[in-house]
Amino acid sequence: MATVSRVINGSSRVSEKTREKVLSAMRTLNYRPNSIAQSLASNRSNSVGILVPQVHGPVFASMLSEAEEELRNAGKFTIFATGLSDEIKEQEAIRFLISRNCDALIMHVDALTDEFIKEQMDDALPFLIMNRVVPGLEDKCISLDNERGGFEATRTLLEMGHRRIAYISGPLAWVDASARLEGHRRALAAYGQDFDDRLLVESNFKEFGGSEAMSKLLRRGRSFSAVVCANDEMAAGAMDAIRARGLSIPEDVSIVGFDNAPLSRYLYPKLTTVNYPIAEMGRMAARWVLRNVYKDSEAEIRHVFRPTLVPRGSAITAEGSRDDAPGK
Amino acid sequence: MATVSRVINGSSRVSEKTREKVLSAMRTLNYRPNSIAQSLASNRSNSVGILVPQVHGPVFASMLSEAEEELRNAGKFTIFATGLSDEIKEQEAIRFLISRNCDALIMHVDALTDEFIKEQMDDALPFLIMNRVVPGLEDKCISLDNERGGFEATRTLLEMGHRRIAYISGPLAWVDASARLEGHRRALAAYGQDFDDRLLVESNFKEFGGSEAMSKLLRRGRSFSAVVCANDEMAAGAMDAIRARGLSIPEDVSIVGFDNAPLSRYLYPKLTTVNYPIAEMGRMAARWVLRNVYKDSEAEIRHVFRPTLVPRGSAITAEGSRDDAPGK
DNA sequence: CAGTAAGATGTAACCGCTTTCATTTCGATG
DNA sequence: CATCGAAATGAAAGCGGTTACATCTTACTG
Repeated sequence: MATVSRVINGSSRVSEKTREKVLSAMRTLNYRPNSIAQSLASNRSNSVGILVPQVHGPVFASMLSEAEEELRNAGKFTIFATGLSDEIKEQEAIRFLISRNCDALIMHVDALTDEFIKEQMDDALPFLIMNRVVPGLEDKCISLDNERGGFEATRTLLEMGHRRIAYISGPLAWVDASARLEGHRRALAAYGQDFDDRLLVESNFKEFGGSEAMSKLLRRGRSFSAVVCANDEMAAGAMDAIRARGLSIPEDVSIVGFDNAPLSRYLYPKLTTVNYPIAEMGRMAARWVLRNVYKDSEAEIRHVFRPTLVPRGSAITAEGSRDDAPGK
Repeated sequence: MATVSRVINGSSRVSEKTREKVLSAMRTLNYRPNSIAQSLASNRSNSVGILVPQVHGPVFASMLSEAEEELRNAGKFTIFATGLSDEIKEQEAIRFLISRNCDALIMHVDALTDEFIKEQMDDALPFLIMNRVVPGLEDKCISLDNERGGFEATRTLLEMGHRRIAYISGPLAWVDASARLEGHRRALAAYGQDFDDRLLVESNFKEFGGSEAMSKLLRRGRSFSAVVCANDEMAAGAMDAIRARGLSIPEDVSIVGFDNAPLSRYLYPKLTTVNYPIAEMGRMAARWVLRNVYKDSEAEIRHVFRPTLVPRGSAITAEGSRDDAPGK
């Protein structure tokens, strides 16, 4: 028995002869190790928990599937749960995953506080935070350089000649939303433009919120020839609102989104947006676990990813635009 | 020990007094049962495997998350894997899930043959097939009435006065694709219309395929005022191709999709389509497992779900349409 | 109050593996 | 060929529960 265990795990030296004998016996008996028993004895469950707000969000699905594939290739099981961006549910989900003795946790949590993460999680098991930076735990975080993304979005419009650029933000209490806005402001400053409060609306990262925010902007009567939306869903809503006003995209208003979610390719015109390399980030998360928990990989870990602009049809040069931008 | 086990599992009678004592001891010791050890001893892993082609597909994500939520509420773990619609990979994924001693398997498989399922799976563990009917295993299948969906799509257009209706199909080797087409033909027949081969193109359920198929239809020069696409992705592609030809939707061509995938709401105009109640179906799958494997639910199981039309902006009455349908 | 059966609790084997430690085998050396 | 150390193998104790079975309590009964 001990020898069989050794050849299965390659844990210790076994002579070539007996290794062959064991393997062939395994074959003829069609033996499959009981992975639960392995887990119990080795105190390794070989499974990693992934917690996401939802599965169908624009971003989570590909993160999940990329991570799962990478883990499965290494023989690890992926157990997932959804936290629904609710603090209580996220805590419950974490407990649930821990209760299955996951070897590690990859989590994208919106509602949990930094304090909870720092204080409650630390001893429990190795974990990784996605798309968020918790101060003091930078080496356990994989995130996007949101500030740079915001900068790129606005810079692109500025280079196209736009000067009056509106901005529809996500909830500014969320760090990613405020970082994106920060980037926007930096771009304006870099091009010598003043930031105008009346061209900013804070919304909720949802489609309908984007639509409402755009209506509000249009009602304010402050002219603008382009708008940056802090995510693609709000951009979709904003596009509806622009059209409802009888304006057209991109002739009257250029629009840039953020995320490069699948939906952005389906909008009409196709949305110019900032790519969120979420698939790579999911893969990287899996590698982090493989490396740091299972000592199974030598992969270099990158913690901060760089967003890049994806030019499509929804933004054109200011000269190409009509002269009657909203509110003029 | 035995008594503790009994109060945890409620498996046998325990006096109220000792039950209380055990529970309070559990509380003060902050005791959490080791779920792996439970699994080994009870020969129940309390986890169910879900196999989907991909996570980000239009349909799988919500199926996954609904099923997971239902299972988690019952204290069961969800392990998932992706099969990528590849026969070998699907088999590997199944083996992988079985190797973790899943108590049941919920699988959406495209590439696996009926024979494999009937012969290889039967003894291994309880399983459920999603979105597909395997002859002889109807009670282990949860599926959509695709024929009816195809019928509804075409009937809607017929009632709007359309007579020449093109059809872009999925791969006819797949049963769901051919059932949808069958429904289309039945609707035509019910309204006394002949089926015209030249208005049918078989494609691949993908966006680009839809776009190519539409180009082909337009090149054929056979007139039509409306088109049914066997899924929303192809509809998205078709819409691009229609516009590339300088035609507009729905004025020149009405279009109806199938699936009611998230993307359908983002298209412009928003896509009239047939709803695929995949979230409910995922939930139902979880209930099936809870009931049949864990004896934990009394839920009535529905095996065949009914698609319904979701009217949106991409299809209008024939009278509202321009008179110059393509090819006229 | 002894007798009894149902109900509550305790005992210990077992689930299928890993791992430590002891034992055996083997090859090289003097 | 005896000796020795390293390498290979074997034995057995867990891992943390479940559960069949044995034993002990209880509450009734006659």
